[in-house]
Amino acid sequence: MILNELNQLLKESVAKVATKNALTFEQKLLEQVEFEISAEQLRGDYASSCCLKLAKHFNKKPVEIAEHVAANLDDSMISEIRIEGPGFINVFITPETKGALLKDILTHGDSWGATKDCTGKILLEFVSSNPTGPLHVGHGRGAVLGMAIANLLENIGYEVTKEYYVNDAGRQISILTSSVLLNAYVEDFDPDGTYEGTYVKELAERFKSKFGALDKEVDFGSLDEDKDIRLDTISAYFKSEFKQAWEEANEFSVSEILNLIKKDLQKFNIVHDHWFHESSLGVVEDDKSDLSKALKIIKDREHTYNKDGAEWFKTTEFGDDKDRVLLRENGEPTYYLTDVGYHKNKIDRNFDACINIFGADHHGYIPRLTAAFDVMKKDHQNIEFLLYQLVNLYEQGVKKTMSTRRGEYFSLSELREDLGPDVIKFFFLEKKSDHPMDFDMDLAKDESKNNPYFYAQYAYVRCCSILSKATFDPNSEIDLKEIENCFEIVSKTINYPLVLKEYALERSPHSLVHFVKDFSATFHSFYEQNPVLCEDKVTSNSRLLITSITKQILKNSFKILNVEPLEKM
RNA sequence: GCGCCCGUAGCUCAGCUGGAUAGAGUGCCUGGCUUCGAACCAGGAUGUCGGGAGUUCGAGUCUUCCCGGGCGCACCA
Repeated sequence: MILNELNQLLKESVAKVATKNALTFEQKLLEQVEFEISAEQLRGDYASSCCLKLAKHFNKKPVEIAEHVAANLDDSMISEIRIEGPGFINVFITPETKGALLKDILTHGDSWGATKDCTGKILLEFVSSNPTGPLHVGHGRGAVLGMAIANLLENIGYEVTKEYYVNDAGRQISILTSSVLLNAYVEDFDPDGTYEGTYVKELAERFKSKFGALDKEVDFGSLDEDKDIRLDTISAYFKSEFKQAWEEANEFSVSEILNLIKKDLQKFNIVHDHWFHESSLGVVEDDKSDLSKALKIIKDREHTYNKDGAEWFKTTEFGDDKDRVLLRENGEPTYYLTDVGYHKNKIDRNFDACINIFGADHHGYIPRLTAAFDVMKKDHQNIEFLLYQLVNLYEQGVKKTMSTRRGEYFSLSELREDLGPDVIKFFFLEKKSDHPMDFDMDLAKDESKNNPYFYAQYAYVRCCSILSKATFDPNSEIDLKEIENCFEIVSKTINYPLVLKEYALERSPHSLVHFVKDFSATFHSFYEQNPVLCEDKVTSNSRLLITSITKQILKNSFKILNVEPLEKM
């Protein structure tokens, strides 16, 4: 990488200047001695502000330091060095170097941008929506984000396992099962608190035709006014009086809804490597279960106490605002303990990092999960959380709050059927994930440059269109002046691996979307002003090179964003 | 009340560990298709970076206090 070589030169030069002036050096300061990629041609290809940072330490004027440092910078790839402004060093790379690099990039092809700079195993958990209903739009944002981050991380060398945590146990699942049984076998019931979507009615129909009639009448007796008590009574009743129906309905409902979710995700080309079921965590009574292993470790390390008959974890010692219950008064594990058990399992699988992508409404879990993780983890491991904020849908300028009268959010499949998966992915990824998003459905449908998705696709289509008529000939001559004229495309192409690495480390796919938009704009502009298929063979070949690398960069970027590039529109 | 996130052009948003003149798109105005796809391009106008104070060569970026908006504060999942 050209920037790495330049940085090496710069550091050596600064070290020389320091020695000459009998100055000692801290490692930390040397880390700040770096070039950055210039945004505009006037400032060269690479620029460094290191002399401004060193000024105080050296007790000299930045410009003066810059002159000394620049004097040592000598390499055949540098055509010119300028010291400008308060003491910036701007370096210009020779067009010959750039031309050679570009040709080399084409031979890398689809792998250009990928590096092996990082190693390690990462577990990325995302979506993990309860299997009690189809995915809504908000889940979609998490799903799309997770996939893009996985791609970014893999691109820099990490081994990533994408995992979906299935909450297939607990009260919500009981309520789902009850809802299915009620819809299937009870004519008149109070739906308050049950799951009510049409998918539940369909599930009930299908369950009924599969399982058949019940062997006796359903009679709950008198039910409590309170909805929570009522629902629990109904669940308990079904569980004891219709054991077989309950178990089958439970299994049937969860697996059917999971299929629904899997199908939704597939349509977005979002694929998890592993579906981890909560039910596999076992029970506290079994010492070999993840649940009891987790509990034991926290107890053994003396982070727990007993209060009101319940077992508490002193998470406040780790910055949480209150302590958390692990085992309830009745001996049952809390949801929190199952999550802790799940993370114990992740730890035992030896991942170097566990990244959890959560909806921002779950941010309260971060301190308590971090606490548990830190108690149980091995030295090399760490945990990280990425939050995404709500998605607000707008149509005709009006906010679509809820999809149905029951307060269900707009479903992801409805949105996909309306717009198609790729434009949704592009829009979801365009905004920073911790920024609430206004999703303009009319803009997403618009097929013009107003719509950044189409704008970027159109750039790719134009490349394809040109390259279907002629191709770059690597053995023929190119005009280096043409390369110089396309400063931005060339610079972004050469430095592409660096920015991808940065985006991965910052976990910011939105930056890649902005990159793609900018890059597309630059190409559209180039296209309008420079006829690629022109009389002059050398000029044409040079522009075909520019077109080819543009196509390649767009293709590779779309791949990471998990968006299919269009060759025709 | 406590905690987290957000506040940048009329609107939707970028802005890298503090760096050169705060940027895109949209909307508004003006030009450009006999020619590689005009689903496009070129040009013009647009700012108290929510507000105050502080840190320093330098602050949209860091600290602190206010203001405004969103979310979360279970022995639910």
